[in-house]
Amino acid sequence: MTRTRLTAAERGEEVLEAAIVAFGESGYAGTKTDEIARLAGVSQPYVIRLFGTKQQLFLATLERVCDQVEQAFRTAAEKQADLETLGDAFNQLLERRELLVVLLHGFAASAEPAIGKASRDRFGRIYRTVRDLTGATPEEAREFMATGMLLTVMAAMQVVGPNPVACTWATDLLETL
Amino acid sequence: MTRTRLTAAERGEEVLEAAIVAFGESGYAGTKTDEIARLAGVSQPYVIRLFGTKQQLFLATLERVCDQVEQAFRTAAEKQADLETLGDAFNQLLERRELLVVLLHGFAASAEPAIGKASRDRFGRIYRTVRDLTGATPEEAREFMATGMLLTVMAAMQVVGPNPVACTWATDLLETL
DNA sequence: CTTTGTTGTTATCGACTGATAACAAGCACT
DNA sequence: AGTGCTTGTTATCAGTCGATAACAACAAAG
Repeated sequence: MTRTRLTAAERGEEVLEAAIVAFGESGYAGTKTDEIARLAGVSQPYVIRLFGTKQQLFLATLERVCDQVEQAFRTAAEKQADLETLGDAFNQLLERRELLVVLLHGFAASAEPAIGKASRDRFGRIYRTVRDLTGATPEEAREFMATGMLLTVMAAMQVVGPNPVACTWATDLLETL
Repeated sequence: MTRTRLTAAERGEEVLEAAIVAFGESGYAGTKTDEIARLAGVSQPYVIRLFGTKQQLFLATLERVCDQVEQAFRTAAEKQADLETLGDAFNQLLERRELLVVLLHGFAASAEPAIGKASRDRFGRIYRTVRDLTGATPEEAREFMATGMLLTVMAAMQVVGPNPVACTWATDLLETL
């Protein structure tokens, strides 16, 4: 049984999807390109050839995730351009834990210059997007980002999102939201 | 020139201090025990013998950092038991970037069961400590933790703390605080 | 001064892991 | 059918890294 051939671009998409899952679980340094290849159903050397290096693959994964976050916000703002609506959109993103946790891993790995630059650029862009879309005051926007970071960290700790670990303090924290 | 001999406990303290710096920079998976040894001025195998495994060393480092955070809060609350005072204490912790960034790396690495458990336990304990010390409402405490996470992420991205990378959105965000 | 326990080192292994090279298989076009 | 480009694989390397073992240096006690 021969596998279906795809264009490099199409296969790249599949690899990127696998990379989100893998990097979300183990972070930049902790993820093996071999694991990504396994998830994508291709060989490890091919993953490298499609993206050059592991770091470039991670950067591409970060870009992809940030694009999805911004897109989710823009789509939400079409219905109603306020922070509450964007918050709902963010909560839906939490259903795919890996997504936001990849972001967190990017922030955490900012000591690597290329990753730090990408993290700062994209975080700033998300902040800007939130403000532009909603017209929120700097203070409101800051609180929105802060809550987002709290939820992202909680997602990494697996106390929000699918199959959450039971945790008294977590339910405590969430019920005031 | 022979080095000064210390007790295992004393040397362990020095290694732990080095581990905070190293893990803060590169995270759990990205840090080599060799680098920690170099910073502590001992051999790599000795680091392993003092703590058993790299994971146990990371867990010990997490505990140490969380102890310091809680201690800072308790000390601050002795002067004045409100969130603003604790916030000032937190800002002082930011002066040592590695400290809080180690925490972030712990949260991010929560897919590793032992690290996840430790992260959840300690985060919950910090939340509890904040509430107990200040008597803040659940909502106030949640906002406090959220702001803390935002600042921690910004510390990882090197836009707050010592020698910050210049960044328009970061100054924007901070001036409303 | 030798014995014993503790602190620390050097040497080294074995497994892993990202990356490269060489090759194979499929598709399109003449 | 042959030619050339793209997709994908297997084989393999070179460097890394945590961990173990064996040994050395030092101190305290009898």
